[in-house]
Amino acid sequence: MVERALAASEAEARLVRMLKALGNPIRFQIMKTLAERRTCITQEIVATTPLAQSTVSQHLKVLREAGLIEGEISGPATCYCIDVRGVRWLKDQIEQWLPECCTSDVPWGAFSEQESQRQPGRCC
Amino acid sequence: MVERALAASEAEARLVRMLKALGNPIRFQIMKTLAERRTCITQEIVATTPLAQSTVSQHLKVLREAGLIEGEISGPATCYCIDVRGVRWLKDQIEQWLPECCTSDVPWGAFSEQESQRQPGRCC
DNA sequence: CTCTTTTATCGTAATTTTACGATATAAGGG
DNA sequence: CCCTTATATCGTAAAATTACGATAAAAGAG
Repeated sequence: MVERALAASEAEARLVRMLKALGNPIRFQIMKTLAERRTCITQEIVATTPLAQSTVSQHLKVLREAGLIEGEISGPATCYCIDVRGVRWLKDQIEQWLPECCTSDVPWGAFSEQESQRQPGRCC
Repeated sequence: MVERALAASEAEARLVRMLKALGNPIRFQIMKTLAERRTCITQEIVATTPLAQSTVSQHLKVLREAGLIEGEISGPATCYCIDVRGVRWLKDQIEQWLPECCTSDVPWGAFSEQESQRQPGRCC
């Protein structure tokens, strides 16, 4: 079970990494731009921001390392697009984790392996 | 349309705020704990972490201000639970934004108001 | 009223993130 | 080969985040 726990926490780490990457206004905007235009070279993305090229390149690196975008070298430029598999995975994770705590009657135990010893509805 | 644009960017700011709040391992774990136990007082959450009480209190504040959890004063303690409406809203936003860039043929224009002047599939 | 329990907030130090300019690399045109 | 274009990376400064201990406030027990 250690491997499963490790795998779970690796997935969780990846999920948190993605959430953190998206939790920045500039990077979120870059994702929107890429979603709208499907593909952009770095300079085009730079043009949509008030930031320096090097700063945007850094943000692109964060998004790339989080598995949210892909970059393909195209001549002297790099062509970026959304990492569809990564975003799908993220969406699946969000759907898997978050609804479980919001769907009324279903016990929330599935949200974690640990067993809760509290009866529901104590306060709040 | 200014109000709509403002409202949209306010919603976006809220969404980014939520993503940022979740994009921290400790805070993500707190959400998991609350989902599993449904309600916790601060001290119980502190006990699940290696951190000082004041630090956890700070993280709870971030989650609260992001609209992800609710705190209700209960005697000398504060009882926390997940803000179901907030989490539902987050999930709706994620479903609304992210899938649009991943569902194959559908044009991605709906992802943003701006009009793209690029034909799809130039690279990547 | 005094003491205990439980929190939130304040002040502060350490770490991380964010941003910039400068620079090195890579590709292609002339 | 030289020049332009496009990018990533490096070094560094400023800002934000994260963490801690100390402290103040609030509620209840004795």
